[in-house]
Amino acid sequence: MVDEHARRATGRPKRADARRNEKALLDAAAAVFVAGGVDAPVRDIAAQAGVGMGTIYRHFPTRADLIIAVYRHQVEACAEAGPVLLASSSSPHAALAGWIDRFVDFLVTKHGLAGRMQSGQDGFDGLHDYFLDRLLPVCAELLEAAVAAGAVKAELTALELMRGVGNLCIGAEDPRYDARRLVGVLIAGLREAS
Amino acid sequence: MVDEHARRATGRPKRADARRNEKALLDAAAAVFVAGGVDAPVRDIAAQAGVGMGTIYRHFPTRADLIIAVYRHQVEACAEAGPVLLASSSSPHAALAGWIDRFVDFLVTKHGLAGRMQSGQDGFDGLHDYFLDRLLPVCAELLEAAVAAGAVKAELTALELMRGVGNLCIGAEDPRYDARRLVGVLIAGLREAS
DNA sequence: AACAATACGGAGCGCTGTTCCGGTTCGCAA
DNA sequence: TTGCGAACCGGAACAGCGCTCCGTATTGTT
Repeated sequence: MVDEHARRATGRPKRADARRNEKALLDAAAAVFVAGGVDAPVRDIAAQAGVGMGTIYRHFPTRADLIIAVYRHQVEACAEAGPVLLASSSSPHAALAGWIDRFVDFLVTKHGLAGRMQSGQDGFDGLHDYFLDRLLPVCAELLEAAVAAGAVKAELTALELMRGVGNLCIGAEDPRYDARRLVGVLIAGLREAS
Repeated sequence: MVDEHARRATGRPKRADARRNEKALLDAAAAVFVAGGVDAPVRDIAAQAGVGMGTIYRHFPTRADLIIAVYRHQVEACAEAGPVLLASSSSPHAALAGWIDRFVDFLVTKHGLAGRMQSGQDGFDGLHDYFLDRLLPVCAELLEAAVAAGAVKAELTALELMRGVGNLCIGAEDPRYDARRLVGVLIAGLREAS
């Protein structure tokens, strides 16, 4: 396995300048995203990276691809936290709550990211699909465990739960709106009346 | 009170053609909104109304103004339903749930409206403010009554509740996502553990 | 050193929202 | 009825955006 990231599907190695620019773009995008949110103009990102428009689109054909690349590590970490929490928590319900909390953490720290993964039909399909592919199985596992333990009602699908939580995180920049508290109430509403 | 709608702040009557165009715009906007959502291009609305760009902006300086004008009646009806429900329902909690249900009804029937009133900082301040001014007091009254009756915990502000419900209604076009069910769970989470 | 293959840059297109102003229409008053 | 200024109209024009396209430059290889 020689330099995996420098190879493409063809197996041919990437050119050195291409690798340089990809890294520059990733760094620039990360910086611009925190400064102006994930809707920042493509031109700004290109400028910040010191490259042309063509370059950014060659490396990341859609904005979703770029966002995914920038946040991939954090998403992976969140996905991997699921099984760990399930094993280490005192109850399936606590595991679910803990994982959701972590998911909320991720969303609220990214300006407008939550808003962009809402419906998956404004051209951000890729983003939406990526999050779902990676995180939905994890969420489903936690949810099913909680249902099996009789801790929560089987009212919601995992997809609805994730989308609901994601939606509740929209607009969390406003100090008068505590997304985490809303999510807490939603989770509470899931509990089996005991 | 002579022809209230034909007068402006100055007290001078509106010209007949101005009134005609305003009505044409309202009808056109309503039609275009149901066909293509509240984000439909301004040009489409102007064309549908058989009017120029200038006209639409003179009558409705921001898109929020137009949306408000189109849906004003329905918002008023929703606002007025609050006290009625409170008086006629079996319990304050039932009244709150009933009113929220009505609010959800309103939101889910308008393509993307919910998404546009989210944070009140993407240039749709006017929309956001109007909804809040009109509906928030109603929601607050219902919520307070339910809290006073000991039916729900005083965890959330009325603003958070409204925003939360609004957010949950985003993306309700997807058949796999039942916004009403999510809202139901949220309301359930509000209940005082009994 | 010469040559493909690959990548680069940014001008340019199409689509938005928004402004601006010359020409037109309307309603009132004489 | 007619005249006139205020009010209104239409759409050309501008600005900002995403995205594409292609001539030019760079790279790794022979």
